[in-house]
Amino acid sequence: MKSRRMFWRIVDEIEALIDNGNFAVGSRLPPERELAEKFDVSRPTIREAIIALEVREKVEVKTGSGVYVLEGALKGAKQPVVNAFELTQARALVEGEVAALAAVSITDDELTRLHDTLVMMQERGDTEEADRLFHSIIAGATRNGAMILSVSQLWSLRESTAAIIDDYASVCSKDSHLTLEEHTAIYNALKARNPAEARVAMHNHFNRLINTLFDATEARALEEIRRKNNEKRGLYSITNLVKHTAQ
Amino acid sequence: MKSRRMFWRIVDEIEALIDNGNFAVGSRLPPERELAEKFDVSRPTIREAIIALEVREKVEVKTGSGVYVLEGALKGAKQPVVNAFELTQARALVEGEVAALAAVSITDDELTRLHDTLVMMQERGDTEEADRLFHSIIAGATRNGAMILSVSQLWSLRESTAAIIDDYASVCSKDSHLTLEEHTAIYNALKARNPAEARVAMHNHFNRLINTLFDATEARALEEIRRKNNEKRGLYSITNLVKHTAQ
DNA sequence: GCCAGATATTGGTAATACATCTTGGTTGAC
DNA sequence: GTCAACCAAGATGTATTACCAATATCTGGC
Repeated sequence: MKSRRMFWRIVDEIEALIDNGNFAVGSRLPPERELAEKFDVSRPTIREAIIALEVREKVEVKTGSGVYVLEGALKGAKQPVVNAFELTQARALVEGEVAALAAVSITDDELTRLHDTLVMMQERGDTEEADRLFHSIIAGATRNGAMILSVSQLWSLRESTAAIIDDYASVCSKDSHLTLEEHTAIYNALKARNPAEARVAMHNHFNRLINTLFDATEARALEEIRRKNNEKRGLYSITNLVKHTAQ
Repeated sequence: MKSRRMFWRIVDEIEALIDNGNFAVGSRLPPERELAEKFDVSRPTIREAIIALEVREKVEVKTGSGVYVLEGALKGAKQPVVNAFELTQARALVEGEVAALAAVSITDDELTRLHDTLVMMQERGDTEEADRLFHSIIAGATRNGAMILSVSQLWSLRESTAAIIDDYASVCSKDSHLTLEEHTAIYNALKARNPAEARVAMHNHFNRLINTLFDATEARALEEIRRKNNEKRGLYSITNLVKHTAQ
């Protein structure tokens, strides 16, 4: 990617310097003219980089004074630390209440669209998209903007962290028939306009997910131990030793 | 604030034009030079504005081709429509589960800090800050980053919309003794490590808030009707008519 | 249909003038 | 003598103009 513009390179470098501690939080950055010389670019380019940092709320520029590193500019501090278990637990609790709420206010049209997602999952096997739609429709059925927002935020959290993506990937793809069963149970509870039943069905859905997640993590941890043991075994094995010395 | 830099004004204007539909999503913006002339600023200033929009992911710049309005350009402008009732309902449900979760994992230290907020509210009358701390400590006690995030997001939603701020202001300041009572009930449930009781106590807290909110809104609506009637009354009253014609 | 050149558009730099803030010294009152 | 207010100079960001380079897109000839 040679097409990336100059100022973005500068943005990256300055951010790195901030994260590195070279530019302390609260301190003043070197003046534009100095940075221009340091990075070997023109002043307008430095200005553009600073504007980008300003839009990202990493720095604050005070006219006539200088540009200052803002609180919370540090990369690590910004994103919350959430693992897959926490996320799933949160979704279970929030979406449980969402389902209960939706059970009393869901429309026939929404029930139809909900049923469509079940068909989509079963016949076309488009599990991922059908799942997203399913939960989204239920959230919408609450008629509560704040709850819709919470659900969508938790959903986006799912894609924010690399570790969570990995964990989910190993779980979601398989066991899609279980997902379908549970979704069907939730749908039936909503169709019956039964809040308590909808809540329980939703809880069951996520409980199973947590357990699968736990098994997967356990299996992976076991695999990790085995791998490390193999490394050690290789390190200490006689055959290996012979091979190496034989060369 | 006249100190606001040029390019921010341009950013606002271009965003307005996009939201207005003057610049369709996916279409190309006029060339920099044209925009510079149109907004009566120099080309670098336009460039800065475009960079700000680019960092915000509203537009995409293609070298040698032009700058294009991105898909999600409209989404950023529209903020979620949430009224005070929805928000309070959402908080009741989410924080109810939060309280239940916290009841099983809260530490003695957190209980002490929680008790401090009760004292703060009672003695120093610092209701607002004590309230914020109270709910924040409980969220933290869940040890669940996703739940903490949801709670803090709902809290920030409270200050995002003018209408909600007004509604809350008319409710929160008075009835602080009721708030204190309810907070104490929640505290006791947490201290007893009783999830179900904690959930109910939290629900009670927000239920009362919703009712108060409802009364306040009703009262305000009544006041509004009265005011309008008075206007009409003034308009049609004989005495008023006499006064005017007498002049 | 394809390729090469023309044209349009953004990318980047340099030089310059100006506005604003900070700093430090000076002045004046007490 | 001390302290505050004021002022001036330097530092720093703000903004403009002018210019050329790099890239993408269009156009016309083949």
